[in-house]
Formats: sequence, structure tokens, C-alpha cells
Amino acid sequence: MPHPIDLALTASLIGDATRAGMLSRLLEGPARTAGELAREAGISPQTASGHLAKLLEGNLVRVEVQGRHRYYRLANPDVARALEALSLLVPTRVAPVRVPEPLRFARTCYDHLAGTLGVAMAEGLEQRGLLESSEDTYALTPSGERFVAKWGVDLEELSQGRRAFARRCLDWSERRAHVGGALGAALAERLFALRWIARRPEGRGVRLTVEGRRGFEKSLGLSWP
Amino acid sequence: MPHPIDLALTASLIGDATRAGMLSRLLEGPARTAGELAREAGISPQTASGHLAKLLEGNLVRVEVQGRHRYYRLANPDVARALEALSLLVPTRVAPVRVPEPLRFARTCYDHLAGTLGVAMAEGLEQRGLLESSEDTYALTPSGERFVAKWGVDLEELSQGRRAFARRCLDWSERRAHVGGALGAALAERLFALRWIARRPEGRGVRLTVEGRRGFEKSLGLSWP
DNA sequence: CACCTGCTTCGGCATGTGCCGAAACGTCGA
DNA sequence: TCGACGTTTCGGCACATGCCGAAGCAGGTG
Repeated sequence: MPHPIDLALTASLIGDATRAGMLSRLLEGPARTAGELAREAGISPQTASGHLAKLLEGNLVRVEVQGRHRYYRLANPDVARALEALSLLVPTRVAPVRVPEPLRFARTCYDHLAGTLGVAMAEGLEQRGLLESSEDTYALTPSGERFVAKWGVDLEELSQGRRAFARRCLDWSERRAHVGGALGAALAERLFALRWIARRPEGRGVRLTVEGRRGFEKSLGLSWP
Repeated sequence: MPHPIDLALTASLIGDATRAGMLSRLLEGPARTAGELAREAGISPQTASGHLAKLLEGNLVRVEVQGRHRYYRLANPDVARALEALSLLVPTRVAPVRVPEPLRFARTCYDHLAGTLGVAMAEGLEQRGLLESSEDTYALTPSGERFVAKWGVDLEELSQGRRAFARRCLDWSERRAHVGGALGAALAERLFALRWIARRPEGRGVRLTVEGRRGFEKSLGLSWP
């Protein structure tokens, strides 16, 4: 752990509403000029400049100079991760997050399964001792390896790739983790192939089929109304 | 993402040196009473009480009342994760606070370099724009390719192999990333060959030689007491 | 060169917040 | 019931910091 003073210094950079807004926008959108950030935040260019100088000093953003424009972006992926980790701590106001019900129940997150279903699967695997979580990754236990093999996941093949094996991917609608990485992608791919889940016509939404409902019930004891 | 104002509110709870110190202690140690936390922080009980009330309100800690004592602890594992994610963003000071024990300072992790030295090398390369990190891999920039070639790394050969090129390997003693994968192995191999580092007689410990100390100082500006 | 534009630096004002002294509250033990 | 102790609440002070107006700097353009 770093010295508390340094930790506080970094946290206080995010701990200002204006700067937090800038960082949130940079987290979700492309690089922006100082002027754009000022307008979006509703503050004068001087003030924005001061904030950006601090963020730069704290190594939360980096800047690319193009002529008289200065494009700011998040300094590195760690910053994005820290912002997301902090977001999870924000006390929920009234409704947790307003997500349309279908999307909230199940959707794809890049190439793996997210939403209530994705989280339930991860936690079901964990409760049955098939999956173990560490700080930000998952690992299959020996019985877990046999279990996913029954679904048709080829572990040999997965471990070849350069991709992280199984990442704990934080779910923004559930505020809990689901399985990402190579394993997450392979699980989703198999569940589609087994027709336990099916893509909705458009968007990232996913539907649980009748077979899927039965399958999850039988294999992991998961059930839904 | 939550509203930026709420994000800022939560971050600013950590963004005070005194509170950050309390949270750090709670992260590493057992639950403590309000009075203990006050003494450890070197502030009056009233002031500590105010801080703890804020942390409680922000749901970063929870409290257990036992008679006239109040035991505070972190509210949940998400808080610990957020603190650690934030710690990663703290700009590195070159001199570590504590004199590191041998293993902590430098060791091999499979076939690449880990510990304070491994992390410092990775971050030194990154700060100089020689290495870029994405989610779980590293990539050499063009200037980085020239740099490692000077150490005798044969990039042609590395890219032949089936192994992941450069993995971000999380260091358990430092809680930060160092370079793994094929590049990490090649760097370690070259540093041994150049006699910048040497294996300790037994175990995985690694020693920094006088040449190594000079070399890291000159090439990456790293120095140790 | 002059001029516009994007951005930063400087100075002063106002608000926010960390700190402690004083005092109150609740629990425990004599 | 009383006093000791751990903790919280209240009030006021001092410092830190966000804000903007004014001014300065540097790149692009005619």
C-alpha cells in the first residue's frame, strides 16, 4: 500500500464533482479537448484548465497536443478500473440502476454473459465449489473443470490463447461480478450452442430458453419465476 | 455509472489524508475502536468521531457496538477492492519506504522478474513511453523495441513462439503489475546474461548487482538506497 | 505583421471542511 | 447513585480549494 497521504491525494482528485464529471465522460467517450470538457462541465476554460493540470499531475489523464488543441484522455486502463471500482461503492439512491428489464436480466458484455443471469451463474458455480474467485480473476477447481467439460468447453484450447483465462467482470446493473475473459466467452458460446440462451433480435439482450431454464435448474439449482 | 456528484462524494471520503489513513489501517488490520483509530491517526477523539460518521454515512465502514466501545471495520470487500484499485494509481515514488526483504525486493516468477524490482522496471518502461499496457497485456512501442534490442532481446525470435507476448502479471507482494509472458522471460534472461541481476544461492530470490544498479539508474532512472 | 482562437497563468473572492475545546450522552463498575 | 470512560454533538476558527475576470502565450491564418 502507498502512503495514506498519497492515496488521499489521488482520491481527492476524483473527489471533486467537476473533475469526477470530466473523468466519467472520458471513461465513456473518446478523447476531448480542454475546451470541450469545459463546456460539457459548464465551467470557464480557466477553471477547466486548472482541473486538467491537476489530473495530469496526478497521472489520471494524459494529453496529446495537436496544434493549438489539447486532447485529454484517461492515462491508462488502471484509471478506468479504479473509477469503476469506486462506482460500486456509491450508495444506491432509490432504484439501483434504471436498466430496461430484458437487458437487466441477461445480455452480452462483449462476448460473455452478463446481467442477473450472468451473475447468478457465476455465483452458482462459486457456491458449488466449481469456481474460486481471487482479487480480480476466477479459477476453476478440479470439479469445476469436469463440470464445464460436460457443457462442451475445451479447456485445452482456452489455455493456449493469450487472453486472460477468467476475469471477474463487474456488472454495472447488478453491481456484482460475472465471468469474463476466455472462460466467460467459451461458456457463453457453449450456452448459445446448447440453445439454453438465445440472442434477442436486436441489441445485446439475451433470452433464457425453456431448455436453459431446465438446464440451469438441474445443473446449478438456479430458478427464476 | 453513478452520477458524477455521487462518485465525487464517495471519492472525497477517501480523499482526506486522515480518513485515508484510517481506511488503510482497517484494510490491513482487524476491526478497531473509535479511540484506537483516533490515537493511531494522531487526532482528537472528536475529530475521529466526525470522520467515522462520514465514512459510515458513505457506507465505507460499518460499526459494531459492544458496550461503550464501537468497533469499526470496512463495510465490505468492494471497499477493499476500490482502495487497492486506487492505490495502483498513486504515482510511484522511487524510494520505497521500508527496506524490502530479499524476496520482496526481487525474485523470479516462473521465468521472469518479479518483486519491487520487476514492478519498478515495468513502470519505468511505461513512464518513458517504451511500454504500453492494456487490460491484461503489454505492448512495446517502436522506441521500446529499440530499447530492449540494446539489451540484446531478439524480438524476431519472440514473435515466432506460441507464447503470449507480454502479459501483465500481478505481483502479490507489490499489488502492481510486472512484465510476464515471452517478453518478460526474455528480459530476465538478458538481465542475468548481462550480470545486472544474479540468482541467490537458493530459492527464487534475485540480487541486484553493482552493474545492475548502475545500469537501471542510467537507462531507466531507477535508483535504490 | 496583425488578428483570431485555444489554452494557460495569476490574483482575489467565497465557500467548504478539518481541527479542537467544551459539553453532553450512554455504559460500566464501585 | 456516583464517577470514570468511550464516544458523540456543537460552535468557532483557520486553512485549503474551486471559481471567475483579466492578462499572457502560442499556434494557425490572412
